[in-house]
Amino acid sequence: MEYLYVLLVFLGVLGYIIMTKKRKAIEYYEATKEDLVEAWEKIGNLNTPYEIPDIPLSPIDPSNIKYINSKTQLESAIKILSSAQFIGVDIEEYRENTYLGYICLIQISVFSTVYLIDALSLRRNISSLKPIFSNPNITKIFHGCHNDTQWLQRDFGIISVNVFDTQLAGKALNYEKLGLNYFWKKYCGYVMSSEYKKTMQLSRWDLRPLSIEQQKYAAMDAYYLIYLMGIMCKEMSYEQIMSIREETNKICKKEFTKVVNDEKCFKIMKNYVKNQINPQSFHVFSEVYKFLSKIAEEKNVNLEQIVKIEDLVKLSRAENENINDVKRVFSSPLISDYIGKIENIIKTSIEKAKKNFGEEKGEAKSRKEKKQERYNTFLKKFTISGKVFENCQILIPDGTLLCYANHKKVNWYLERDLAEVIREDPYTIKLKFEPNYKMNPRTGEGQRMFYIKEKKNECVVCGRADGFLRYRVVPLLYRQFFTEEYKDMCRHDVLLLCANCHENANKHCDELKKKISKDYEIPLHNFGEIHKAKEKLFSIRKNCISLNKGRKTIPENRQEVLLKNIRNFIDENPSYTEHFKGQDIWEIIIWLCNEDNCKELLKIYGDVNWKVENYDNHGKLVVEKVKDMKEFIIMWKWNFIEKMNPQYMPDSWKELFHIN
DNA sequence: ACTCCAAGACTGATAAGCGA
DNA sequence: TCGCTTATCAGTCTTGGAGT
Repeated sequence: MEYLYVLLVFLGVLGYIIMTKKRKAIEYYEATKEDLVEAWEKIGNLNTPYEIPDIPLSPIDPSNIKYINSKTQLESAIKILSSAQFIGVDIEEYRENTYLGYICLIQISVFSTVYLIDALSLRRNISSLKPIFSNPNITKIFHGCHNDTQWLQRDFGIISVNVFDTQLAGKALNYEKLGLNYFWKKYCGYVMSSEYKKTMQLSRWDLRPLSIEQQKYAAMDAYYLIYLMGIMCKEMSYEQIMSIREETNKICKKEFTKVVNDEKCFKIMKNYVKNQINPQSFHVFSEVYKFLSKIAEEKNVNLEQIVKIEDLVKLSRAENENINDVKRVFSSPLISDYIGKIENIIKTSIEKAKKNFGEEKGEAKSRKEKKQERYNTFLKKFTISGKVFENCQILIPDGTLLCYANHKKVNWYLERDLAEVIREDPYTIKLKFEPNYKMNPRTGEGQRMFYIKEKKNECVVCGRADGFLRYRVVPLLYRQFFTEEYKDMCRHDVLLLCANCHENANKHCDELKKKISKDYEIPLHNFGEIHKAKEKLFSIRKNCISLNKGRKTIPENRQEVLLKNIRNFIDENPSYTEHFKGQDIWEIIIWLCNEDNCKELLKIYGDVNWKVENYDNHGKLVVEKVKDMKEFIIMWKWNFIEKMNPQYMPDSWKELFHIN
């Protein structure tokens, strides 16, 4: 019994010593810049299709699995590998307890042999594989080369040149599944369940010796790759093969970096925070995270060993309320020396964040400025500089006015010697021929009279003479669905407005759109927005219910938050503001607790149960539903006249004024 | 938060699939 | 489990057009 105990303790201590020794012995041999440049150049020259291996399908012979853990074994393997044209490669990595993770085993298949190269005991010698991997005449076949190539670069500075990827091939061939075991089953008649594969993948590749099972699994991962490449290439077109060439070249060129940037921090934080990430807490988080990453890297431990990321996120989001948690969160002995520094980082980053937060008012100002800026660029972009109507006159041979036109049109006649210039101001030409019947003002149709009205370059509302925008009295939203007949009817409804009046007119336009939406029961917003509105309203309803029920139990500050939520909700939406005008907030809260009331309220967005298949463009649906299109057009015209009270309307609109 | 409209580009959320 | 890529959807942002 005593012996057994001593033995156990001895084994335990031995194991501990071995493990800690090994873990601390992990070394990384980064690629030099020269290595990279050389490899990139070689990869750049790879622009022809792959040679296609042609080997028969044969099951693996266990005696052909060679475990390599001595230098001489490695050297003789390299000799054989150097003469190969194709090699299959797979890598097993272990990443728990280390910052970067590290390669434990490199499996290389060649002909019918698989070498299992122990990347732990031979760690210093692995770089002798470099010539194989950088040799463009040897095609390296991976399954999912993205990770493997990056790891080879990270651990041994090995950059792969001339890589084929069976996973990418599967993608190119449009297979629904891309796992290696799917291809084994499909092409090689070898079956392995996904569950088993997963357990093996996740087994301890860092421990020695590897079990027979592990060795067999590892060998299988590399064994069929060459055969697979051959058979898949035969199914692919030239273009498909070349697309794989391009893709793998791109992947192999990727330089391995271990920089922790804001983007990465953001991604990590996003994993833990479903809702929006507050810029302040993000700042705190990323500062601390970056610092801890450095320490983790120095000590080559997994960051999770230092701190639970979840805790760090919580801590960052709590700002200084929970600063006392620092000691609890950073309890790992690995960073006991740094506690003071970490506290400092948290403090300063919170201060900095607060300062930025305090500047939010300033930011709001700059937002206003930004808005103004945007408006200015809008004006710059869309206002019409110069004259819209050039009002050149075109006369027919007897001297009567045919129409007004722009220089462009006038020049068309002049260039063809169809007219002569009569006056410079106003620029007038006389045609040398009798124009088409329809264009003749004496015999033509009344519609054409439009052309002989001189059009003024001024805002039809206020008379301003610059910075115009064209304004459509009948919004294009509807007009685009009109039949030709009705499009013709509102042909002259494009008016010149100055920017200011244009903005006002648009507001009134929106109001009428809303009214139409209500009258016709066709929502302006699409399903998504209704859905959003619904969710928002019902989350507010929850607040109302809690407030209503828990006036005594909910802490006062929480009650205030809820109340603020509700108030904001009402203030932010003009329709709701209007709806609850003059009501007491508690009256509103009680009203909102009723589900039916909420449903009623949502009707301003249209039918909440709106089915997606019924969804269509608002404008289109309205136009389809309108009974009297003429009336519809006049409604828009009157809406403009009544709301804008234009003082400088063109004569062509006069008829409309007489209706009422 | 947004001033026309429409199309295309871009984005974020989400899910699925795969690797170790 | 985590990290990564990809696809998709729905929404937002950007861009470019604009006549009678």
